[in-house]
Amino acid sequence: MKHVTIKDVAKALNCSISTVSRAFNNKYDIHPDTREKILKMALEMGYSPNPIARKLTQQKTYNIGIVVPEFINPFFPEVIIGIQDVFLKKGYQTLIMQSNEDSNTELENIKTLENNFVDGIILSLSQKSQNIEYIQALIKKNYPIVLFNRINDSLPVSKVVFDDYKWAFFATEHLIQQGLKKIIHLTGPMQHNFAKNRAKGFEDAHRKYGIKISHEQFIETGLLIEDGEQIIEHLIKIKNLPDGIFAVNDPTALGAMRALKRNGIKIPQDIAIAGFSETPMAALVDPPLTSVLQPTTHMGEVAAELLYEQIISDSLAIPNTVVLSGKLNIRESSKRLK
Amino acid sequence: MKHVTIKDVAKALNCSISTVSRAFNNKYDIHPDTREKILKMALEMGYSPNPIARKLTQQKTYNIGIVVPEFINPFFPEVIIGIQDVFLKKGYQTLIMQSNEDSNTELENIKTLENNFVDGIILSLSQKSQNIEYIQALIKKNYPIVLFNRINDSLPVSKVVFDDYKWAFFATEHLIQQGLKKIIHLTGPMQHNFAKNRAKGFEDAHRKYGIKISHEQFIETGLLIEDGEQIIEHLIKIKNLPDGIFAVNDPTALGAMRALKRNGIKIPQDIAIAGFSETPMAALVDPPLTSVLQPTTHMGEVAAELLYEQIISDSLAIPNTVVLSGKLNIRESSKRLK
DNA sequence: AACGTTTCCGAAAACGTTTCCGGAAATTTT
DNA sequence: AAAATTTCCGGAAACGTTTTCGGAAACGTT
Repeated sequence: MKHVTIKDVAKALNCSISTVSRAFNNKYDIHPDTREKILKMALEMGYSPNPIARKLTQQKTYNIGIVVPEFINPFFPEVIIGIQDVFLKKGYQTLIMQSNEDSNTELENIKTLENNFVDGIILSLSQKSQNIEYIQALIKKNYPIVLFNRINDSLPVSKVVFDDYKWAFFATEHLIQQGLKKIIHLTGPMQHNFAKNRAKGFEDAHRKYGIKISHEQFIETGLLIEDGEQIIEHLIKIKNLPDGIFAVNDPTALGAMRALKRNGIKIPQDIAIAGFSETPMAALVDPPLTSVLQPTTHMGEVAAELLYEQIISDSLAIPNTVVLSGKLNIRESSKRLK
Repeated sequence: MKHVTIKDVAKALNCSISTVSRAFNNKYDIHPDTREKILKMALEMGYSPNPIARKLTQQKTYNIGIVVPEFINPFFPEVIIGIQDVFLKKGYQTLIMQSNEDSNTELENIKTLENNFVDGIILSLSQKSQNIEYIQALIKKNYPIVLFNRINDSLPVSKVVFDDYKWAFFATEHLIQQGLKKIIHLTGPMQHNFAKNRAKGFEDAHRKYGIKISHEQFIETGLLIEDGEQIIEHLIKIKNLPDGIFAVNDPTALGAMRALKRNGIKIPQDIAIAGFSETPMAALVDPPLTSVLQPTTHMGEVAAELLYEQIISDSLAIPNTVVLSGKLNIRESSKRLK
């Protein structure tokens, strides 16, 4: 692939390559007439600066790494779209890596991005991430990093999270207000902040209504459809079904619904259910699932702005945590009372 | 960000940078002992070659561009995973771009990748793509390109497609065998090959059973959930419902189902329905949707291998079209007969 | 021992751009 | 008019690596 180079333009105009470079980089020390002449000739010749050479000279790649735990569930693609929108406008390209919910793959992804000298990384941790120390070492080297959604409190970097506590509280409150007597919470992996906060919201909503709660009502699960299914099958087997379910996310809720329906249990008449994070599936299943809506694209935008600030700032970044709010979409799955 | 360079390693060992380079690139003209000594020292010093400098020297970026029309629907993420798996093993990184089903965004994405000197592009066209001529010009410049799924026959490049005709035929046959008298086909945008082939399969299945078919039974739609919904609302309004629906893809089918249920129409008793491309949603809705399964990850792998062959081949590539097969997953949505 | 071949290393140039510095010309100030 | 300052350009060096070529040393053949 033979491209027009800066040398070709300089030769065509009988000037130096420094002058061509100055024209393209808005330098103060070039005459406006010269600049115009160069830009015009470059356009005619189809020249534009080689980004690879620029990256080498400027020691910046204008690449941003995005590491997500998976991207089949639309949550992460939606966040990525937000990130991309912001960084594309600033002339950056995004390298998207997904970790298949696997800690080792996640580590390889991070290393690959590091080896590619990306200017920064936006990261959401996989379920069973073992990579905190590695990330800590990167942060120590002042490597620009922003965490979103699945974070770890011990990492001193900027973070974008959702108000899991508040909205779990509201969702649980809504379930309590349906007259439910025994609600269980499918928590997701409790090593993660979002899971802890949602569980806390679940617990405190009970406290508000003076309802005693037992630790049996917290069931630690994975985050997938299959995880929800398995729990329900288990609860059926030991004849210990609740009358309400608050699930950590929509896939878990959808899996639970599937198992309930397969066993002839009516939703919401026998068991009411609410999910979290509002996938498109929520509105499509029967009955439509009550779910907390998270502002995914906006989360991506905020994460991108935080990372950009870090990149352009020479001084040591002061970590900033942005907490986003949402909405409770009440649908048929949880409506016991009219 | 100060990195260890090849100069640091050469200095530490009192040898030349050429020798260090030879050690890292498995050159024939370096002594094995020397090579080992260098690799060991590099490991201790934390040195690895700067990929940016490599890209400049070797005139290859080891970046592959992937352009998909959208990535909220899991179909494209699954294909991307297949592509990534193949190229990561070959030392390539993938730049994923998505076009929001917009022709202009798609063109910008292609240009961005071109400007980043990616070694090749794997591309699936957006719904209303107007970029055929631009892509044609890239192909003329011998730019490695592979199309998948949403292709255009006039582009002389390698392609990976699914046997839309055959499986549309089988899905329609299955519907016909349920005793349906009037089946409509929601076609998707008929400018695309996949839509044309699925429509042809639909038509020829009728022909096989000697069933007359009218052009009213082909309804051109978009590809989204909302598109399916709108068509059903329209057909209800003009009191022209069929007893069977063959939809171009699952989102369209799911949208149709949603509108049918909202209007108290029973699936499959009143109207049977089959989709195409087997999203996870198909098995989760009520009733579970009959759908043609496409081998998404495998499609990505095949596309990647085709592109790789093109990249490493110096001679003019001979376009190759690979046609993949699938499976018809029959579920409750289409079962009229036991 | 002399000659030819092979091995393995170092130096220089290349990749395409940006940055820095010096010098010449033009302009302004004294 | 002379001196000081500003403008604007070209050349050289830098970025970090790979590739090419030449030369010295070791080895093999005559």
